[in-house]
Amino acid sequence: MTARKPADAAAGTQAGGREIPEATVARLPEYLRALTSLAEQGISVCSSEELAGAVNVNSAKLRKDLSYLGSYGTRGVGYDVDYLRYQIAREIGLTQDWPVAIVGIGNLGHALANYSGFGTRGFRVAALLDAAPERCEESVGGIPVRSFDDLDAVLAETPVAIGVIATPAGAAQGVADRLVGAGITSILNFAPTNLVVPAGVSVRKVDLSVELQILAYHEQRRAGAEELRGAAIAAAGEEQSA
Amino acid sequence: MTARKPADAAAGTQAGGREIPEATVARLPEYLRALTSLAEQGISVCSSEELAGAVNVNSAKLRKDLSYLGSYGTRGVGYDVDYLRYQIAREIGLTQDWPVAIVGIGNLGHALANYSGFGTRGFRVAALLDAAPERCEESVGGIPVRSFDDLDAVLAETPVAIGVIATPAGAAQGVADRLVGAGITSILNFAPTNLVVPAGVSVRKVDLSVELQILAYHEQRRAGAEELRGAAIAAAGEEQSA
DNA sequence: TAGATTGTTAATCGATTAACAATC
DNA sequence: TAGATTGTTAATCGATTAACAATC
Repeated sequence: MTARKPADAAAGTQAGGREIPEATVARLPEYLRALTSLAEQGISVCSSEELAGAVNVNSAKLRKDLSYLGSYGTRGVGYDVDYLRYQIAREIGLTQDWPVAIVGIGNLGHALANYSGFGTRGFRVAALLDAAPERCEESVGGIPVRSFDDLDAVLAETPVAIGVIATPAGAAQGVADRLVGAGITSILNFAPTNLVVPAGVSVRKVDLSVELQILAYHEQRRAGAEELRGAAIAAAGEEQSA
Repeated sequence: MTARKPADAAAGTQAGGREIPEATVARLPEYLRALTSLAEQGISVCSSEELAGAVNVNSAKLRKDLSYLGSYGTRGVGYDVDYLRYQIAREIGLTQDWPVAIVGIGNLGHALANYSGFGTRGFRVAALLDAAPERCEESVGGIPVRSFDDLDAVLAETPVAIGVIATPAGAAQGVADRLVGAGITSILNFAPTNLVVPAGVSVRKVDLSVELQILAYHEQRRAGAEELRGAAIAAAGEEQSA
């Protein structure tokens, strides 16, 4: 499908294809979701304006983002929903299978293992690991919980592409070290610690407490602004009466 | 403590204090965590270099970030850990109480309700809501699960500053509308939907599937690069033999 | 051909970082 | 005073966006 253009091969980009900016990469999954939703509604063609509206971004930004992947629209017409969807999925790598291992089967790990969104797109829970599997239920969603000590044995049986860390903060770095040691190069970290990993390993962090703090900052700011407006009105009143 | 300097009051910033860039706001919680960790280790003074190292950022960036808050370091010496910690906490708004309501007490909502990181810092689970509370356990961590239909009654009893949406995607927008209608202006959304909210309402989104897709992209890219390197070596070999 | 919409250019904006004067 | 380190400046980099030529 869609043979790589000679121009791309000749371009002075790094090995592996065109450079896609990080900000764009982070938006591709959003576009994909919106396209899937459009397809479900039976819509087969959409303009950049429509798709951008669904994702809440500027249409120029959307077009620029898509231009990094190639030229998959038709001027004067728009984008074929299914075709664009396939191209984005291919670019992200969702046309292949991504087995995931979850480490730490506490409340969160349990929730993640049951998360239905996991199943969609190439992602698949392939292994569940815990330091003390005897404390967990024996299996979650049909996947047995194995001891983290048996990591190498488990990975020998079941290849894993992405490790998800759902342990307490104190255990996270040790788990990351062992995952990296076992050859895993993509980690999603739910523990509130900054993992240190060698170059060539990707880590993404999801941190509830950071998100709440960012919300708190803005909330406080709004409250403060109200107070100040009140104070300004009061001060204006004082000036009047002075 | 630390009276607002006249210069600040006179500065042409918007109501509510100095403008802090979004990128900086997102890092303040990280600095706070690192400072707490230093304090626990009994360290009372640190340089920007040391603190930056702990958070894995450039020390110039750290100093610039802190400069938005004020001038809390000592040239030639560094930062007083406790003092800086207090100043950042105050700036974020963590010196006050932030009651949180969690909506959707499924696997994820359950995990969030039990999340210990919640308790630390002013955050506190104040209410748990579910469309069908009879399907949930009666209470989680001592907080009863109430019907989302009773939202207004619950909020009348217990003030809530931040709403956390942990419902399925399909229900999220409706829940957001009702939260906003009830006067909540900060929402943390775990459902994979882009919420539409009026101006003046903050929404942060946590999306497992997006994070996994970003990891997949980079993982695929690394694999592709390896292949290309292999191909290049093979091609070079062919040229040799040709 | 006329209308619509992409893909791209160039201007703008915001974030990062090196360098250093200020100052403890 | 000499050494250390902050706070700030200015250069650089990357991301956003308006505008429009290309083209269906």
